Amino acid sequence: MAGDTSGQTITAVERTALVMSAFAQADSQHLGVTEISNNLDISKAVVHRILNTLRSLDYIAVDPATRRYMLGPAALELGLAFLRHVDVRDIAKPMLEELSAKTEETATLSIRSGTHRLYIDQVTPSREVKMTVLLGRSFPLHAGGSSKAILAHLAPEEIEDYMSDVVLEPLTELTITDPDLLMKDLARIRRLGYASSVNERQPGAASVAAPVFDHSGWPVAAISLCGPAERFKDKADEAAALIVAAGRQLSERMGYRG
Amino acid sequence: MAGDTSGQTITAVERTALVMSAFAQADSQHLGVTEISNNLDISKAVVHRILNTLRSLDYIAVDPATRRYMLGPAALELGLAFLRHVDVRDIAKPMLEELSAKTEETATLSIRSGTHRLYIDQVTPSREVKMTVLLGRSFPLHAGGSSKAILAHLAPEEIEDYMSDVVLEPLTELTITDPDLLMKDLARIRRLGYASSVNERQPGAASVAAPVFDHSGWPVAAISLCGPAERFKDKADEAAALIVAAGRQLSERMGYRG
DNA sequence: AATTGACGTTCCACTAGGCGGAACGGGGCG
DNA sequence: CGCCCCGTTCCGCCTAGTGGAACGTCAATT
Repeated sequence: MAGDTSGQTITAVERTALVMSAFAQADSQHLGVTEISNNLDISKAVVHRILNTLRSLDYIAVDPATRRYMLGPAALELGLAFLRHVDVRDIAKPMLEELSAKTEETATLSIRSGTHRLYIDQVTPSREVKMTVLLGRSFPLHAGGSSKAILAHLAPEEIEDYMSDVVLEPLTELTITDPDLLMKDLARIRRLGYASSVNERQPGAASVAAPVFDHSGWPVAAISLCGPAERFKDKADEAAALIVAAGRQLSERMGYRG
Repeated sequence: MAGDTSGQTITAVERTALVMSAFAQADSQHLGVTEISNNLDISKAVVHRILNTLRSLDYIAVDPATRRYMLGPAALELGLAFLRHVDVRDIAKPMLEELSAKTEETATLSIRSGTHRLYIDQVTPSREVKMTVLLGRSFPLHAGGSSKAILAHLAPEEIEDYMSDVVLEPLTELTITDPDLLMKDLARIRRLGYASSVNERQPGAASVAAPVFDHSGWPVAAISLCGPAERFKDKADEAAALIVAAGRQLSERMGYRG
């Protein structure tokens, strides 16, 4: 579904984008030339030239001692510029705070990015045991409450494309990897208006999530409540009601006319 | 600092980076092909191909109605990944080593934690007489070079709050405990760009320290050089110059745009 | 309605520039 | 001391990017 091949493209640019995404998705901050070269199947010479070019413009920084590469300040600038222009986050902030205060659990906001979705904000409660998500970390659209809430409301063709193009890789033992089961779950999510997940994305974590629609009716984001699985299950119903209301309100504020 | 032309580069990649930076620095979120083409002096055809390629990987999004381009979610992913990966300690390590090697004294790194600051790393020289700080030990923000470097660059209200809420307890005979004197010292620190301390926190010890700012401009850490007071005073000037440069470089690497 | 202009997009022949296999240099480990 | 692996550069082949020009579309203007 992502990566439309319409129109003219430049392979060097595509490779550049892939290299940068490798950094965005890597767990460690450092990546080496050979490592990237192997993962993306691009020759070492090219990877090096790309990194060297990006370095000269501060998108990539290099540790002179280890000769390994990492993201540079310009990458941050790009992200902050995006945030400056996106208003879901501003609108959602007070709602996240209210949700978190009412339930004493963590409230999160994610946006879709192609076949993935990433956390862009969270509000955590003041308690010792609580969930904290990694902002900026991206997850596939089939794993976790927020992911499924978005996936369930895509166009039917898009869902089919996703099912056929993407391998439903398990993130935990309980991630749904069977397409039929996932389809049934998505139908249930559409019927109920929210998605729930227990241990699907993260062991020990449970969540409920509602989709957020933009003015043209597409699910561009998801808002969720999550917490440690054992104590969350007792208030899942209350949380579900809250999250559905929040999702609706947020969609309206984004210009959605349901 | 920027735009080193050393090594091999790829013009297409360089142009890509320039196009993305154009979005990062633009006031409005939308940019058109011609607009970018003119500003960067790149042919329209090329700009279009670059945008089209980036779009296929979600770095750029296009508004189908107006046919204008804007940053996509992948750009955010990049920025948040930077923040996720940015670890003062990792980045500072080689700098601490260089500082210590050049001066043959101890280089330290502290981070702020509320009304205190604590050592999180150090590199000591290979000499018999040297300073060693206790990692993890916390000290109030008014005592010692690193403390004062941070305190001096907090928001004015925060400084006032600190002065009124916290009793300026002496750690040594020379700890500054008079609010007025401390305020004067903080002003001097801001003017010079570094803080110095002799016997304020630890008898027999002297230090110079510079603040480290994060991407949003707050002093989150301090980097310092310290040693036995008698021999340190001779090289205080040299150390000060080094520490100011190091603090600046470290801040930059944390995403600070001074 | 017709016209103009500005815009995004595509075309096409040319050749500049990127490509990648191979070689080089150096740092770390056993 | 020798080995291995990594980042980096070299160089000749040839693909793939380039950009001027042409095209289609829309909105504003006449």
